[in-house]
Amino acid sequence: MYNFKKVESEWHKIWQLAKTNKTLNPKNDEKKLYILEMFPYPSGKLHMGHIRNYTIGDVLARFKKAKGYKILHPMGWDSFGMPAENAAIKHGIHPKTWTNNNVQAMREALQTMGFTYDWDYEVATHSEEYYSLEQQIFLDLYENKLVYRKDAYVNWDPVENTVLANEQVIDGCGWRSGVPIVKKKIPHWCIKITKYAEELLKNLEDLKGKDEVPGWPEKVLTMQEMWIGKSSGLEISFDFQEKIEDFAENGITVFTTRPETLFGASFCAIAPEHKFSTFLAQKNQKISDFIKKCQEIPSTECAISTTEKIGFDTGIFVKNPFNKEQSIKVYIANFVLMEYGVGAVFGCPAHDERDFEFATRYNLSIKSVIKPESNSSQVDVLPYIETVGIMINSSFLDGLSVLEAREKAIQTAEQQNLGVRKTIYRLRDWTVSRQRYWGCPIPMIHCKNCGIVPVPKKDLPVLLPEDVTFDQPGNPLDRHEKWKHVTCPKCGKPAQRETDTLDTFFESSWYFLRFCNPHSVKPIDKLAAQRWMPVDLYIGGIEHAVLHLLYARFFSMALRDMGYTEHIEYSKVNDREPFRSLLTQGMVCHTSFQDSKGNWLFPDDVEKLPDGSYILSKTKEKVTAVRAEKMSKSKNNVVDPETTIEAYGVDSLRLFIMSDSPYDKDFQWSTESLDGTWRYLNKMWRFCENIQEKMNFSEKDLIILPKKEIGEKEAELLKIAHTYLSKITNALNQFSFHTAIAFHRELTKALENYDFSQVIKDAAAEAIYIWLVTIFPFTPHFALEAFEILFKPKEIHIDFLWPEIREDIIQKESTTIAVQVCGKLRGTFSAPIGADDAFLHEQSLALPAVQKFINGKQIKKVIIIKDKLVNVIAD
RNA sequence: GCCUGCUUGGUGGAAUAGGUAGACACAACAGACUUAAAAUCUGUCGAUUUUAAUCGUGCUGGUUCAAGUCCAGUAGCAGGUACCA
Repeated sequence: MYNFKKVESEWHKIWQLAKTNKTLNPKNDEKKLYILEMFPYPSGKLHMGHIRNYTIGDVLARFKKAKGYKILHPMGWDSFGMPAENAAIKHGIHPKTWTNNNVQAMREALQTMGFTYDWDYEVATHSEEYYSLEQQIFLDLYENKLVYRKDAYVNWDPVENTVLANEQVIDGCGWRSGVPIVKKKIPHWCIKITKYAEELLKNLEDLKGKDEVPGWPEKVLTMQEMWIGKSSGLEISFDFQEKIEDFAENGITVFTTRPETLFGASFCAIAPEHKFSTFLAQKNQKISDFIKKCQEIPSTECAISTTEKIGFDTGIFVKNPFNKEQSIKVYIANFVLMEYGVGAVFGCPAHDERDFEFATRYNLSIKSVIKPESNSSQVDVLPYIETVGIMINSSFLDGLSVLEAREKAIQTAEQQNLGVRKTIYRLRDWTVSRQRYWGCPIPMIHCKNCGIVPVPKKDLPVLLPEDVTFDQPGNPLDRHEKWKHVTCPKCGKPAQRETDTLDTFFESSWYFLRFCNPHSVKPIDKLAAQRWMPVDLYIGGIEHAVLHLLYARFFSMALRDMGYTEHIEYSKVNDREPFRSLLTQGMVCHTSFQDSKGNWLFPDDVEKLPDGSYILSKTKEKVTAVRAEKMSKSKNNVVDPETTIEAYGVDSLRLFIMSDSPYDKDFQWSTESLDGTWRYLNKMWRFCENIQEKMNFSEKDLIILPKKEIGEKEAELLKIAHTYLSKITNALNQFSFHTAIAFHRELTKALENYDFSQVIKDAAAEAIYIWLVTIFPFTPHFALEAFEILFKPKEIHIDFLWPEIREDIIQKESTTIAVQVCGKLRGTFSAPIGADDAFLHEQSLALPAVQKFINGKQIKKVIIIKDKLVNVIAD
C-alpha cells in the first residue's frame, strides 16, 4: 500500500531545504503570472472551503510553473477583526496572542497541504508593519479629500455594538450577527468611493473575458453593476403655491427617471428625514409624531414588504412645473428614502405601481398620459408601467413616443430653468469606522481648538496599546486613558485620539499590492508592483462579489491617482484594474440529516439501509436526509480536513476535491467517492512498482527530444501518451480540473494494458514521464516520489517540466465515420483521415445496417461531413 | 416583483465549432481469486419491449439533412437584489 505519511513528510522536508517555493523574478523574455487566493481570516483551523480554494490555486501554480512561467504565489492573513476580540471576551486571551497562535497553526496546516506558497512573502494585516503603512495610506486619502467625517444615520448592530457598512447589512440584518439593524446617528469616517462610481461601472466592460483571458464571471459583473446602480433622469423643482415663511427654499426639488410623466403628476412625497419635514415637525406635533412612527419601522426585508405605504398630508401645495395651473399636495411618506436621490419624489399613479397604490389609498387623481398603442381605443389597465406607447394629455409632449418625450421633457426643463439633467448612483460612500479594539487605529486627533487634526506622518505609527481589558462592553481604546489623551500636534493643547479603528475590508483592499514586495519600507514597492501586477488569477468565494472586490478596485484607482502606483503598466486591457481574471469556486456541501423533531444529526451517527432510507444507528429511529448543504457547524455536517488527511493523506484530499465537479459549482462531499480517489492513488502506486520492476529505468532513459526514428511500437505508445498530454493540457488551460483527472484515469488504464516489453526504453520513459507530470499538479508528493523510484536520479528531482506536445505523433491516420439514415445513427466504419466524399459515400451505402434502412427507398440526398459523418436521406 | 444562472441515468458529472448522448467516477448487481474477509481483477448498469427496434438531455413548439447545444414560449430549482423615484 502507498505509504502517504512517510512520502508526504519526506517531501515537505526536501521542499523546505531546497526552497522550492522561492519567488523568482521573471527575466526579460520570461512570462510572469501572479496567482492569488483570497487570504483567510486566521480562525485557527482550515476548513474544506479553504482546502478547495487553495488547491485550485496550487494546481494552477504548479501547472504554470512547469510550463515555464515565473510565479508569484503568496499567502497571508486577514488577521484583524472581531473573532479575536470575541475570544478575548470569552476566554480572557489577548487578541494578539490568540491571532498569532492561530496564524501559526494555520500556516502549518497549509504547509502540510503541500501548497507552493513562498513564506518569505507572508503578510499579516495585524502586524505593526502592515497597519502602520496603512495609516500612511489613510492620511493620504484624507489629504486627497477621499476621507471625510459625517454625522449621519448609520446601520447600528445592537449585538456587535458597531456600525456596519451598507454592504454588511443583508436583508436588513447584520451580516455576522443576523439581528435587525437599527438606525442611529453618530459621527463616523467615510470614504468617498462614490467619486469613482462612474469608473467602477465603466471598467466592468473591460473585465469581461476576452480571447485567452477568462476575465470575471458574468454574474459578478452584473452584481457589481446593480450595486453601483446608475440611473439618469431629471432633477426638477416644484415651487410652493404660496411662499412658506421661515423656510429658506421656495419649492421641493425631486428626482425622477420618468420626466415624461410629469403631466400625470398627482402628488409629491418627501422623506420623513427631509429638511422640509423637519421644518414642519417643529411647528406641528402631529407631523413630529408621524415622523417618529416612520423611523420606528425596522428596515428588514419582511418589515418593508408588509409595511403599508402611508403618508401624512401636510396641507401644503406645490405647482406642477410643466403646468403651473395644477396644484399638487405634498405628503410626508414612509416609503421615500432620504439616502437615495434628493429624498423627494413626485407621484404619477397612472404609470407607477407604488404611486398607484398610494393614490388609491388617499383618493388622489389618476391621470393617464401614455397610450399603450397609438391606434388602440380600449380602456387601458392602470397602472401601465411599460415605456412603449404614445404620449397623451401632455401638452407639448403629445404624440411623441415615451422615450422621445423623456428627452424633450428634460430639454424643456433645462431651457426654462426648471430643472437639470442628472445621473445618480445607488452606491453610497463607505463607512469605515468601527468601535472596536482589534483593528487599525485611525490616525486622527480631535482637538477642542483645532477640530480634526490628522496625526503628522512623522508621528506614525499609531500603535495599538497592548494593555487593554475586555471586561466591560464597548471599545477598550475609548477607556484607555494613557493612550487616548495626547497633545494636539497643531496647538499643543490637550486633545484626544480617534478611538475608532478601520473596517477590516480596508486591509484587504491593498494586500495584493503589498504582496509584490512585502518587505518594502513603503506601503507599495512600485517596481515590484510593476513586475507582478495585475493579479492574473484571483481565486476565491462568490460571497465577495460586491464587498471586497469593489473596495479593492476602488483602492487600486485611488492609490494610482495618489501616486502610489503611477508607473504600473497593469495590463493592456485596462491598467487600473487589479484582478485580470477572477475564479469563484463553489461551496463544499455534504448531506445533512434531520430527525423527526428537526434536529441536525451527525452523519457518523446515521446508517443507510439497503432500501436507501436512513436510520439513527443507536435508536434505529428513521431520519430524513436533507439535500446536500454547505458544510456548517449548525448543520452538523462538517468534515474536518485534518481527519481526512490523517486517514487518506494530503494527495488524496487534493485530488478528490478537484475531481467530480467543475471548480465553480458546488462540490458534494462523499466518503465513498473519497475512497475511490484513494483507490486510484494506490492503483497508480502499484503501476509504478510494476513498471519499475519491468523496465528498471535510469535517469539516462529520459531524453525528451524528438527522436530520429521512432519504431511502430514506440509510435503507438507515444501516441497514447501525447494524445492524453494534449487533452489534459487543454483541460487545465480551461480550468476543467475534473475532466483533466478523468483523462488521466483513462491514460493510466491505457498504459496498464500496454505491453512495455515491446518498446525501447527511452520511448517508454517518455510515456511514463508524461503520465507523472500530468498528475503532478494534483498529487505532487506522489508524483515526485514515483519519479525517484522509477528513474533513480543522482540529484533529487524537484521540478517537472511540462513537455511539448508532439503534434506529429498524435495526428490520426484514420477515424470513425458515423453513418446516419434520415438523421438516425445506423452504423459506423473506419476511414482514413481525409478520405474523399466519393469513398465515404460508397462505404456508407455498403454497410448492411444502412442497406436495411434504405431498402426499397429512393436516396434523395447524401450529406457528407468530412472525417466525421455521412447522413443518407432516403424516402 | 426584477436580474442572473441552472435543469442530462440511482448519484456527481462528460459531450471543441449544431454531427455517434451518458466519457470518467460513485453506488448497485453478477462473477473470478480467497478457508474467509479485505484488497484486487472481470462483466452488467437510461427506459420499454425477449435477439431487433422504439423512445430518451424539465415541458411545448420552431429552425435544420441533423438540436443536450440555436430560437420562441413555459415550468421548476438556485443565487443576487429592491419601498431606488
